[in-house]
Amino acid sequence: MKLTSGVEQAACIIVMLSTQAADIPVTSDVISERLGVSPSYLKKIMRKLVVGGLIKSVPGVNGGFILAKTPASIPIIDLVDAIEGNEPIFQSTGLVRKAFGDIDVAEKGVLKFENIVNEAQEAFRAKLSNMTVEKFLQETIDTNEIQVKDWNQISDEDND
Amino acid sequence: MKLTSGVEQAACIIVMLSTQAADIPVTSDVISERLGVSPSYLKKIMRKLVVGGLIKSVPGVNGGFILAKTPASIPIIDLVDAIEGNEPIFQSTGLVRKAFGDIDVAEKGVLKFENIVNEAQEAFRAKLSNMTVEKFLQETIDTNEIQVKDWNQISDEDND
DNA sequence: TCTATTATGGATAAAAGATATCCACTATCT
DNA sequence: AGATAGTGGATATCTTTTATCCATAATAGA
Repeated sequence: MKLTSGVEQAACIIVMLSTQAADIPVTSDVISERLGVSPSYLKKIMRKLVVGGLIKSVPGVNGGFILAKTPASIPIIDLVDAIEGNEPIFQSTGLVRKAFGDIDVAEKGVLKFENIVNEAQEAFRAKLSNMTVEKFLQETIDTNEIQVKDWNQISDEDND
Repeated sequence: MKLTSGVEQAACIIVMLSTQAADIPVTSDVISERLGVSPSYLKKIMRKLVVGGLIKSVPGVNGGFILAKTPASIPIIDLVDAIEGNEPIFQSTGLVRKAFGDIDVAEKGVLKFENIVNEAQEAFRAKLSNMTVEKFLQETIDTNEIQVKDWNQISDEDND
């Protein structure tokens, strides 16, 4: 019952791309240096975000990654889903049947238990669906005007 | 973002103890055989449930484990907490500071993000607090009368 | 069209956490 | 005192996550 650290990495990536000057892709090397992970590993994370539909990749010279949609239309849950998938948090391994036998009441119990946890998970997801990247950024910087910059032009030493 | 399989094991254990004749402890060997795990491993799980306050251990001859409270006063969340702990599902590893520098806005962002996820987790926990072991059992067996038995007297072959 | 640049994908290694077991020890009941 | 049952430490195994390298594919620009 932990989110993987990939979620924090993804959050940083999305924040960078959300504050990136429009139409200028950020290269994965720039991001990997800033996050302190290897270029090749970072690309795996980027790929998950591409597959998840949060960002787009631009190959070739002056390529890199850009947001696939506006920060206003990216709920936080999408970020979690992209990195972790959205499988049920609980799925029976068949233990109940092993312990109590392959009988109706056991089967019903398994389904009921899975259902209870699923509903809790849905409540969790609903909360993270209500918060968008834009709202999160605006509340963090205390203004509705999100400044953009070109991260490709900023060295690792300069901060902010 | 997965519950460990220990939760399913714990659920089976609590169901057994909830249908156990009052004041007759069930030995861990009986439970371990039924769940198909080694006696020593099962005892680790039992211990977590003891520490979590769900069950009580009775050492010595004719000892074993009994529920520490009625099924009506055990919410499902207690079971999850006992096995998994109840740490925040998301905690920053310090990556944000590394990426964006040790500045106020970064610090604020980390706190805000942790907060968002914490609230989602609370929604999850609230759902699992509303369902008790008793309610779960009653809805599973379709009656309010929960039959008790002595699991120590039932071989692994007999089912239910 | 050629070349430099950038992302993609497969193979694989290292680290961490979950799962599992053994055994020596302690506590209790009869 | 002796048998029974839980406790706790050490440790092994498995799975997942984290991470890296390198060969390949795709694109932009000269």
